[in-house]
Amino acid sequence: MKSKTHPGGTRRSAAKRENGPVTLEMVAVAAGVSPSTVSRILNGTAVVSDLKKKAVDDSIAKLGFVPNPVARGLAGGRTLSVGVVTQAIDSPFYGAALRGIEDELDPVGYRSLFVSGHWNAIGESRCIEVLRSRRVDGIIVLTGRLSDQALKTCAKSVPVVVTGRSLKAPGLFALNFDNFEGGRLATQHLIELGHHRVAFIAGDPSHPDATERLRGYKAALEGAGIAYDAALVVPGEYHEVSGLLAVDRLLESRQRFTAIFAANDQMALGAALGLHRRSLRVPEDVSLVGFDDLPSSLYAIPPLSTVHQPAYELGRLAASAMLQLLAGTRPTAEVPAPRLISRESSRRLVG
Amino acid sequence: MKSKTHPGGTRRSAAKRENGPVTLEMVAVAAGVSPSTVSRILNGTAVVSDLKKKAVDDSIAKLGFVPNPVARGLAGGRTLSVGVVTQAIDSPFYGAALRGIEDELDPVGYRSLFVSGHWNAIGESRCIEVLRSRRVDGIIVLTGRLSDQALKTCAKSVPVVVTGRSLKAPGLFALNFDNFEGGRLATQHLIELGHHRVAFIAGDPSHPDATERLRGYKAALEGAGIAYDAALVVPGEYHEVSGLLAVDRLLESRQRFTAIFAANDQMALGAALGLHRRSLRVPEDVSLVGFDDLPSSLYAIPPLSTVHQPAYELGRLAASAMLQLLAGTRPTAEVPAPRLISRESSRRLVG
DNA sequence: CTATAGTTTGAAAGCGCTTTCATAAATGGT
DNA sequence: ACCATTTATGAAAGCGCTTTCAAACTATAG
Repeated sequence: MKSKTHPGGTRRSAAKRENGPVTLEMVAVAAGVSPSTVSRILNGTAVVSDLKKKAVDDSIAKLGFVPNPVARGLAGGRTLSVGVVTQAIDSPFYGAALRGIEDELDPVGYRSLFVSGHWNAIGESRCIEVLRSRRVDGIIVLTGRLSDQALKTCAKSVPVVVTGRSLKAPGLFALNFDNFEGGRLATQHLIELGHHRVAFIAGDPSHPDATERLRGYKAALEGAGIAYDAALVVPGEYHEVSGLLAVDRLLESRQRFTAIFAANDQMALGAALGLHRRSLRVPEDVSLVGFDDLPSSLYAIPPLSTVHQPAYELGRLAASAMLQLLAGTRPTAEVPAPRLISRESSRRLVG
Repeated sequence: MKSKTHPGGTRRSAAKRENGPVTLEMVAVAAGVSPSTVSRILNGTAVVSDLKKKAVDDSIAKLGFVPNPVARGLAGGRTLSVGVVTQAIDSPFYGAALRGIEDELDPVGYRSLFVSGHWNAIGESRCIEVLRSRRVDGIIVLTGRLSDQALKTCAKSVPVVVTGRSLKAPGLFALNFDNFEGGRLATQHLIELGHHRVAFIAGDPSHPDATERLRGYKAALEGAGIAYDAALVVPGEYHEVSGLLAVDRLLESRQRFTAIFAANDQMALGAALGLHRRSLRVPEDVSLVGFDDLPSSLYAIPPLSTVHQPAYELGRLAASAMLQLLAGTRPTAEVPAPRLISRESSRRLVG
């Protein structure tokens, strides 16, 4: 009845445990220094005498010690992981970006945590919450529907890199692809091939990407002195079916056109099928140009002319910008300019 | 100079901190109980009086407390995350499986950590190491090249679900798709359409999937009393180019054939392009059947007949099996049987 | 009523690491 | 040589949670 304090001894003494993962403490013992010193060497937080540094490095190597990221995270340090908010983990377009991120982060020991926002702002903010509870060191948001404001707020507590918009805020870096120029390029390409009646399958107007591409389309028309005809632009939703449906509508409207520019490859592919169903040949009867340059577009029949979007590089750039943000330097990434890949789905208008 | 112990007070007292995430301790204070009790309620680890339970539940709701998974992980509890070893984050085939996993895990609060093995055993074992250092509660391995032994060993320390092989071990659950039957089905389909000379574009023979599909091809031939002709099977590597190349080889070998069965859709799509380049029409001149039923196969021109592989369901099943493993019950998942999707790339042989 | 077994609850240790804070050692100025 | 600085290093607290252990109650029996 006298002792108030817990009498039980250490649940397990580090020195005793033979098996299981090697801990920092074991390294410290082996090197004859304190855990603090080991930690300092690991993080380069302070100067340590070369002698001890060597001893520690040796024991780390000998024991095969690997710091436990979970413990690190808890102790307030880094978790060595960056969260990535994507829209769908199986999107053919974002897939490449994810791989880019992975490839960039992996070599420096960072891990990426992918979560899917499912194309809506609520989903995305849930993702961000999850990531924060996971204590990620930074968050990369691929495009997304989140408001600029939400992003800025988020950036206050954790570095954020966002693609698909231009935005400037502390702790926030935006990488924007020039969708306008891409749209212009695609349309111009068709015009240069002699097409004057170019239909446009648009994307969701609530998406800046989509509206920019439309703007590019109009600009190219204007540049060539062709009047913009609203009857030639039909709405789509960025997936194959909507491309197919768009072609149906276009054909039923009895509008004359010799070429189609679709705001993304998925719709272009759907459109190609729609044309095929109506026995219209690409490119003999209708030229077709897409946008994104999906891997599968190269193997479409015929291979699709499209605006190359450097998804993989974009991923790498975003990740490397994140790394710079994390290191406290100002990111300097530059997104490559859009370029048109002319394949076999577009050809000079004859007759 | 007398005190040996650190005199500094608490670095921050829980009661004081207004901002930042709500901690379990804050809940405890608010409910007038000890942290232990809160933890017990959270985990259902012990019986707690209804009175206190109510008080705690209320404060949790009021404060909007969300347990910190990182701390949980450290304290030896669960991390509420399962690791997924995939081959490439941007694979069109695995993408669907990943989404299935995500969809199954998300509602119950589990998070998935995707890492790419890049198609080799070394990469995969590195992945597993990463995941373990991240303290995931379980690991799902999608197909992979890892040895059965390695998997079994891994399963000793953490529950494992693996797809693409049949294997039995404690803590290990395997989900295998019937590739043999799939291969048989595809070939039989072509035979039933009157094709007697069916070429086969094989996959990497080091991959059990691929050899099983080949076995199915042979079985169907045999079942129809057609002699197996080695000259009609050409190697491929599961990607588009290899399908295209395979067609070239086939054509150059001057073998007669009226149909092609490709061991996966990507090669089938490549093959389709190869045929197109040689001005051979699908299905008028050559019928074509693939395997996997990728999303893009539905929009190929013509839409590809193929063996549907339920990648999405497979992901869900794997995840749900993992959940069962985690709960200590024996998983009961059953992979759906293969079925052939007949689309427009295959047709009855005329003449 | 007291001894005994059962329950509920709280105190405190510990997960593996980071980070103050303090001390011991080294440096330097005069 | 002496005190004020400036390093290098270690002790220990703490991140937010789980879990053991023992104390505080209850209920049961003798």
